[in-house]
Amino acid sequence: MTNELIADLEWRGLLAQTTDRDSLLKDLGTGPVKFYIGFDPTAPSLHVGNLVVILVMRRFQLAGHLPIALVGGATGLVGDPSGRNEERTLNTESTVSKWVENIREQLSRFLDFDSAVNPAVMANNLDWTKSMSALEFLRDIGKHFSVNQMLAKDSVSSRLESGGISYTEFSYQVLQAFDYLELFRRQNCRLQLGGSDQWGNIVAGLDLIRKVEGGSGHALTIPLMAKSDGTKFGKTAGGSIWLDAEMTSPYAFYQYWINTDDADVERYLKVFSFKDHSELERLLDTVKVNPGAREAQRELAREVTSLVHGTDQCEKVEAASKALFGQGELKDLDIETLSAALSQLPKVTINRGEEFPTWVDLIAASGIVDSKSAARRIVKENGAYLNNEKIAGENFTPTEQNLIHGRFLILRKGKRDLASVEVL
RNA sequence: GGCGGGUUGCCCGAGCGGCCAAUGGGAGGGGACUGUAAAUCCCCCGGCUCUGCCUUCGAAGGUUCAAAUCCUUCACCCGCCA
Repeated sequence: MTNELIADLEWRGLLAQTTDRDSLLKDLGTGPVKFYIGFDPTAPSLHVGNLVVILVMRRFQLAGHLPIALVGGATGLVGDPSGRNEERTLNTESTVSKWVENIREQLSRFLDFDSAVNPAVMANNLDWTKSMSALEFLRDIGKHFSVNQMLAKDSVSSRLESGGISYTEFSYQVLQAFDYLELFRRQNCRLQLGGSDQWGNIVAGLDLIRKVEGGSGHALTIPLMAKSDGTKFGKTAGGSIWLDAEMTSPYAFYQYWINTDDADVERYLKVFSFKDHSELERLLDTVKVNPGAREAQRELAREVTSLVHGTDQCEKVEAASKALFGQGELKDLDIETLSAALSQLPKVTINRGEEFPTWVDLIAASGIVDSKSAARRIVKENGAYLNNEKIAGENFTPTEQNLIHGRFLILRKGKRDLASVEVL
C-alpha cells in the first residue's frame, strides 16, 4: 500500500519512526485523519527548529487531514526532560501563559483555520489538566503507568545517569500521554506527530489510550534537523533563530538561510520548501553545476522568509541583501533603495552638526560588536569597513565627505556584518 | 552523620604563593583563498579614558610586601564509609 503524503515525507527525509505502518497508511488513505502536535511554551517564541515540525503539520493539512495545534499551557509548566541532561528551571505561570499566547499567534500563520473542508483547530492542555485534582490524576491516570516502564524511557534513564531528575519532570510523560488520551476522547484524534525525541512520550500516550479506552492510535516522528558540520541547526553564535521578528529580525532571518552550507541546502530545501519535486530537483542540480551562483540558497531563503514573515517583508530584506552585497557602488543606489535596505540593519543615529564619533565608537554603538576593545581588534585585524572600503587605524573618524546621499554611512565588520548610521 | 576530592574566563580543562588576565583544546571573531558556502592556512579572542589602569579563578572574611594558589567559614557537586 502506498500513500502520496507518506511517500513525499519519506522523500524529504521527514520520517523517523512510525507505529504500525500498514495500519497508518490504511487510515490515512481512508479519509481525513485528526492529528496533533504539541508545542511547549519554553521560550517567548518558536524557533526554526519548531518550524520543521510545523511544516509537516501543514503538509498533512494540505493532504486533507485535520490538524490540532496543541499548546502546552500545562506541560510547559512542568518541563520535558527529553534531550536534556539537566533539570529545567520552572517558569512562572504568568510567563508561561504569555508565551502560550505568542505561540498560538505564530502557529496560526502556518495552518489554515478557516478552511471549509479541513480547518485546523487550537487546543491548550491546560484546559483539561487545570481543574483536575492531584488525587484524580493519581487514581485515574497514574494507575495505568508502570514506573518500571517509565524509568526505561530514554529521556529518564539518561537523566538518571547524569545527575538525576525531579519527580516533576519524571511525571512529564504522564501528562503528555494524558493529552493524547484527552484528544482521542474529545476529538477522535488518532495520530500524534513530533520530533524524534518525542517518541517515548507519544508511545506512552498510545499505551494509555489502549489501557483506558481500549482504542488505538498512531505515532509518527520526524528526524531532528542536523547540520553537516555537527553544530546545532537553527543556532548561531548570537543564539537561536526565532520566528518572532523582534527577536530575530527578518533581515537576520533571511541571512541565516542564505548562508546555508552547500552540504545542507538539499536537505533544507526538501524539508522547508513546498515547491514540487521537479522544481526542487532542478534547484538541487544547480548546486552541483554552478554552486557559486547559490541559486538554491537564494530560493530557500526567499521561500522560508516569505512563509514566516510574509512576502512583503521578504521582498524588502531580499532587496536589502541584494543592494548591500551587490557588486555595484553603494553611491549608485538610489536613495529609496538604499534607505530601505539600511532600515533592515542595526542602526545608529547622530545629529547633524555634531562631531562624528570614531568608527570604533559607531560600531560599538550599533551593537554588532560586544565592546570597544572588540571593535579596535577588528580594525587592527583589517576587518573594518566604511561604505565597503577598508579603513585603517583605530582613530579613523568618518567625515561629511563619507556620507552617502548626505545622510548615511554603512559600517561593516568582516565579510557580512553590517550596520547603518544615519545623520538626522 | 564521618572521611576524602572538587568548584578557574562562552564550554572543557591546566595552574597550586610572585615570571598569571592566567597553558592547552573547543566554540567564536578577523584576514588570505572562494561564492555572503565548506575545507585549508595565518592571526585574534576580559574591559577601559589602553606602553598604563580596572575587574575576573564558587561566596565572604583572613594571613602576606604579594594569593587563582595558604588559612577560616559558608554554598553547591562528586567519591568512599555509616
